[in-house]
Amino acid sequence: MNEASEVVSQLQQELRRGVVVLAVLSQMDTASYGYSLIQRLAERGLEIEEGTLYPLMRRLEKQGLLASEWDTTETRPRKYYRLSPLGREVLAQLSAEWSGTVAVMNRLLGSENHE
Amino acid sequence: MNEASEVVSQLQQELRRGVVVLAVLSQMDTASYGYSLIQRLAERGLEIEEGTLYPLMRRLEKQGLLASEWDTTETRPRKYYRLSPLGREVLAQLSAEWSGTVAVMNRLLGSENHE
DNA sequence: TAAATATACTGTACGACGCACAGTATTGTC
DNA sequence: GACAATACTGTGCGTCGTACAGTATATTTA
Repeated sequence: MNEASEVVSQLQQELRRGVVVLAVLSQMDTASYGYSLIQRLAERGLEIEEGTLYPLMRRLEKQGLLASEWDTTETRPRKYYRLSPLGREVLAQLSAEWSGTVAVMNRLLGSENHE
Repeated sequence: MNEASEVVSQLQQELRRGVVVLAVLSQMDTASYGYSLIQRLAERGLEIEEGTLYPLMRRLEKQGLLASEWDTTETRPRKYYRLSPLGREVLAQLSAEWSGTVAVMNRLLGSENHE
């Protein structure tokens, strides 16, 4: 196996930490259930496994950023999540943080390319 | 303490995982020693503690991405690091990965703002 | 009509890394 | 001489995405 690929994929995983949370929160302005969120994120370029998303949603709810309720009127019961007021606030701050991080990285990576 | 701030600072830390590695690698085209690298990164907007950077440099060397040599000709001995060929390759791939991640997040966050 | 696939979710252990310290040593400044 | 700056080593911890294992049932396919 290509040595660089191994290290890169490991670091890719580290890059996703935090990013996945931000991505999920950013889609919760409208209520969503897990399975459809996975599909919507995939459409927009972010692949995430069920085994990753469901625990994450539960954790975010536990942290007070999301609120959930069951919809059992359909043939299949679905757990809908939406942003809580705290979640909305955290999302705003994280988005700003993300923008700042991107700006810094552009500066660092840009200087690397120009040197 | 502001509840949102707590969660945000925790997630900020998660965002830094991977990012710090990329930032450091991006500055190693020219040989650097730890203390000066901390200062250069700070000038460019990335704050990093010595207790974070020195173990990181050692880990990156262990992973074969950096190579080091001591300069003991000055009054103070300094450990200079530079990118290895593998490190150069990993940096290129991680940079591409980062660009892709930023593009995806722009799409996700942009759609959130427009909705 | 039975098998396969899709839909929808719960549960849990693990590995990796930034952090937060503690610590050492010496040079340079006041 | 005291303090700050410079320059580094060492180590344990908390967090989260991942990688599974698992359950259940509706829908589609052969």
